[in-house]
Amino acid sequence: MAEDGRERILAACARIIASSGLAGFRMSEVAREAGVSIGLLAYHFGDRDGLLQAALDEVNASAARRAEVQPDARTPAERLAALLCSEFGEEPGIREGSTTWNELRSAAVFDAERAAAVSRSTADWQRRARELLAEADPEGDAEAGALMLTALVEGLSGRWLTGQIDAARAQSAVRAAIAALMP
Amino acid sequence: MAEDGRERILAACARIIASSGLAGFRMSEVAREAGVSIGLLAYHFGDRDGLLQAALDEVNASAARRAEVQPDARTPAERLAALLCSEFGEEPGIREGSTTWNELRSAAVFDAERAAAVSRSTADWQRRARELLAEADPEGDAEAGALMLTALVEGLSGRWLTGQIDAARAQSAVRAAIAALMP
DNA sequence: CGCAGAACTGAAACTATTTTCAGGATACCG
DNA sequence: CGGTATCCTGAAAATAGTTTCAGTTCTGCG
Repeated sequence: MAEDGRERILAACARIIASSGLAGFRMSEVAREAGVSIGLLAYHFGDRDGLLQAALDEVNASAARRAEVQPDARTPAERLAALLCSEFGEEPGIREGSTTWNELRSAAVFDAERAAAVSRSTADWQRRARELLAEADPEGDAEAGALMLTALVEGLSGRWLTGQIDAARAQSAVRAAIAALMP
Repeated sequence: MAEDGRERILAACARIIASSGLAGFRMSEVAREAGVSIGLLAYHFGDRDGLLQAALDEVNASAARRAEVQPDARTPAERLAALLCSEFGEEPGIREGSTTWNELRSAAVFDAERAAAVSRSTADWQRRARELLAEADPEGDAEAGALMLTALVEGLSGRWLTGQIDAARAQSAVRAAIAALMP
């Protein structure tokens, strides 16, 4: 944590959004979490909107970075399962990341600009799923399958985050769906 | 619209939540939309929390009512498709209903009480899907299939509400998923 | 009618949160 | 060093939103 103020603040924003949601995003909370004064937030980001914007851009960017790492599984189908199942799990950081995405998606409903950013990231992720799916099953309709699987993951993610199912159940549902797509 | 104040207010809450989300839920907006004074909100519901609670209970209840109507399609598979696809569409009210549910689900992540209410409604809906699926395909694992289909619908609903896909695409994805489950 | 109780109003008081700002500390450079 | 640009602080002012309440209107009933 030898970052400078700006980075400390963005990291604090990510933690606050993951733990309290966008509804609980208070500048005073962010400042406290980052260990800086409120004034510094304004100094670096102008106002609340600028701060939120920067924080969400950062979330988007780091999600994109994460999506680029190749899962080192053997078959394309297994790599696909790994890509999709990485949204669930009890490892540290996973729930936080999923929670944040959930917030972003939900905020996008009422904000065209955020919707555009979410769309872009989602499209990237879905494209990767489509490529793996096409490798695994060159016969099937990879485009439709990728939409189905990624949307399914988003739905399951909501169920998991609200305690309706556990991570293992979500993962097995994803694997079952992949299996169902390849006869 | 010859309702009394209380009902007018709850109806206004539903419209406000559907059009601005929980984040945009202002008592002054609700009062304006309902055509009553702010004081009346307090008179009937105590405080903001009481109002929101009542509004969300109402949303839950009307969703449950809606889920009970039997789609009059011929085969079980078609009734299942009708049940699930009724979440999407350009008919009036559908988008509003989906938007509200989306908000509720997202709020449930940070609120155990709301999570419980959402869980109950979701479980009902999923149970109906499971019954239809079991009818349509007595061989398959209806429990897992129903989870998959309902979670898929929730995911697709988010995509639709954020403008990433249109209602027709969402519906065809649902039908394709149903088909994939029945070999 | 005249009264009592329920429904209702709107502005003032209060609370929560963001924005501004005058200035203090720190780092960098000639 | 001394100067200056950048980073940073925290409290005061401004803003947004909720809660309270004293009083008005309506409604049903004897």
